[in-house]
Amino acid sequence: MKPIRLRRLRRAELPVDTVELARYMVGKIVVHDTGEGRLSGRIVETEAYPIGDAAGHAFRGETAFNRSSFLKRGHAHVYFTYGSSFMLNVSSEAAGVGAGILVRALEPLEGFDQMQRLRGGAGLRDLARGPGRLTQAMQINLSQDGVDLCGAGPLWLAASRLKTGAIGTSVRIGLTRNADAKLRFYERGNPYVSGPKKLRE
DNA sequence: AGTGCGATTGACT
DNA sequence: GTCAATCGCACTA
Repeated sequence: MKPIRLRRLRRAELPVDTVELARYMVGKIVVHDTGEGRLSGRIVETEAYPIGDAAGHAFRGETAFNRSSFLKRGHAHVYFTYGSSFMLNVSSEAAGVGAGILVRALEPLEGFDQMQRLRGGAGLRDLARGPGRLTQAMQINLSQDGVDLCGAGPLWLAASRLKTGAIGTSVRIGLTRNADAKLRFYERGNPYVSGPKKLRE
């Protein structure tokens, strides 16, 4: 398949505010250049975990676990949860300030075969629909924790020439603390958004 | 040192 | 739709 022409996002293009960044990232592309080839997917769902959010990892201060979320905006914060899943976050504020956005779902663009192998033969729609699934499909794990997504490395963010559809807003998924804040953003009607139909409309 | 629980998934009804 | 598996981290002592 013909490779898609992609342009790296520069840090200066990223909105400075966490919530604005979460909304901005819908429609952008995550790229991972692996030894096996290029994996890429269009972001269709994000959540914001802004400064002072009781549901955010950084709320109780900096630790080894959340250190990368204190890097200046545009760095990867990868962590492991539920004994099974890695999560990909993008740090969102100035150096020393803990906040970030969670990337919850991708629409696969390149590397379908490799993604399918990584995902144990899952169907196209389920390759990267969900935060744990997308890290598996994109071959993202703790070894990428702290990498600069706006640098020259193999894992990076790209702009898309595709027009982004209408963006919907809802409460975030799976939280107990600060569960009422409407900080989840998604492309409305996109089948690659996670959750039941009601959460994709 | 022990306990509780989570920014989920996959299997099953 | 429901529900258990799984393990690193934060918290208590």
